[in-house]
Amino acid sequence: MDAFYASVELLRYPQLKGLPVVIGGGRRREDEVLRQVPEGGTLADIPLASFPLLKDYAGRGVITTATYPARAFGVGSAMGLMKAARLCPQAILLPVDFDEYRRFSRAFKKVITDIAPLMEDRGVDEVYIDFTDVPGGQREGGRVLARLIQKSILQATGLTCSIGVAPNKLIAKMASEFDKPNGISVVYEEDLQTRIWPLPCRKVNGIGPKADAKLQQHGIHTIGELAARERDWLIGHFGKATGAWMHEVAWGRDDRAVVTESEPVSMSRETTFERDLHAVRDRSELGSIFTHLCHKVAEDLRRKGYKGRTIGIKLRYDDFKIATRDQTLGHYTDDGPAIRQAAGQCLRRVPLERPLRLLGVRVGGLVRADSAEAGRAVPGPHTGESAGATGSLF
DNA sequence: TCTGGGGTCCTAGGACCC
DNA sequence: TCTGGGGTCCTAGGACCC
Repeated sequence: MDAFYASVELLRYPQLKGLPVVIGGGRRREDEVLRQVPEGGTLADIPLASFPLLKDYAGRGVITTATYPARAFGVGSAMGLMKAARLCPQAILLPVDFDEYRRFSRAFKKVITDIAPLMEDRGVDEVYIDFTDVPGGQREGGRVLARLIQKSILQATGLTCSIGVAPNKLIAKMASEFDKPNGISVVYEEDLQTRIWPLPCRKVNGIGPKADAKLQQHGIHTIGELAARERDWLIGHFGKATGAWMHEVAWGRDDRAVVTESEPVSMSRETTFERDLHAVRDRSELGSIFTHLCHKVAEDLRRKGYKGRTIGIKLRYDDFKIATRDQTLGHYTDDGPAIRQAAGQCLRRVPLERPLRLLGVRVGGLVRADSAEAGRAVPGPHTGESAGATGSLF
C-alpha cells in the first residue's frame, strides 16, 4: 500500500491532500484535532489552521509514514520527529490510529482474497499473492490481474497500492518498488541482469544496514557485484547459511512458498517513557507501567486465544543499549498477575544502574489456549518451575 | 533535540540427556 | 591424565522487517 497510514488519514481529512503530512509521535490524543470540528460539520470541515504542526511537537518519537509531498523535504519513515521538524517544520503532524489502519488493512486484504485466495500476510500494509492458478493470472505476465486488484482496492477503500509481479517473492518485492505510487511492474526471469543487478544490495529483503556495510567494505555495492562473487567467497566471509543465501538471491533465486496461514510465536508490549526513568528514583512509576504492560500482554493473549510459557522483559537504557531476560515456566499462562510475577523475577537479573528509556514485556512459547498442552504442566526441566516460591525471598 | 512498537529468525554457549 | 558425539532446551543478543 502506498504511504498507507498517511493515505488512510487523508481519507478522513481530504483538506490535507497535496500537503506535507507526517504520521507519528507519542501520546498526542486524536481528539486534539477532533475537537476542532465546526458545528454541524465533519472531519473534512476542520480548518487547516487547526491541525498541529510538526514544529510544535516537543516529545519523543519517530515518523511512521510521510505523505509524498512531505518526502520531498527529505523526511521519511523511522526518522526522529525532532529531526524531521528541522527539515519540514510546516508539515502537519497526525497521531497514529492503529485501529483505523487495521480496519482498512482488513478491507484491502478481503478485496485481494476475493480475487486471489493465496495471500500471505506481511503486516498491516503488505502482502504476497500467488497468481499462478488464478484464472487470467498469466495474462500479460500477470499485469491484467494486478490491474484488477489495484482497481478493486481503490474502489473499495479509496487507497492506492503498488504491485510487483515476478516469478518469486524476492523479485516481486523489489519490483513492487519500481513504480511507486500506484504502479505495476512486471519483472521476468530474463530481466535479472538489466533490472535487478543494477540495484544496491540494500534493496534485497533481508540485507539490512549491517550486512550492507560489510558488503560495501568488500567493494560490493550492487546486486550484480554480489552475483559476481564466488559462492565460496561469500560463505567464507558471511558464514555458511548467509553466504549461500546471498549467492542465491543475487542470482534471483528464491523458492519460498506463499504462506497463507501462520501461528504467532510471541506477543509483547513495550513503551518508551516520556522521560528517562530511574529504577530507584522512579520506582513507583516504573512499577505501575510494568504492571500495566503485563496486563496488556495478558489481555492480548486472551483476546487472541493464546497462552505462553516463556516470559521475558526488555529494557532500553538511556544509551540505547538493550538488555533482555526471560524465563520459561513449567506451565502455560495468559494471566496478568502470573506474567507480572515471572517478569518481576526477570527484572531482578538485569542491571538497573543506568536510567531507562523503554520497558517491554514479552510472552513467547505460545500455544492456542484451547489446545491440550495449554492446560497441562510441561514435563521436563524448567528454570522457572519453582521460581514463584523462591522468588519472593529476594 | 536524536532514534516507536510489534514482530520473526538466527546464532552461540551451557545444561542436560542418551 | 584425559575426557565421544549427537540432540534438545534454555537464555541473551542481534539483525532485520513492516
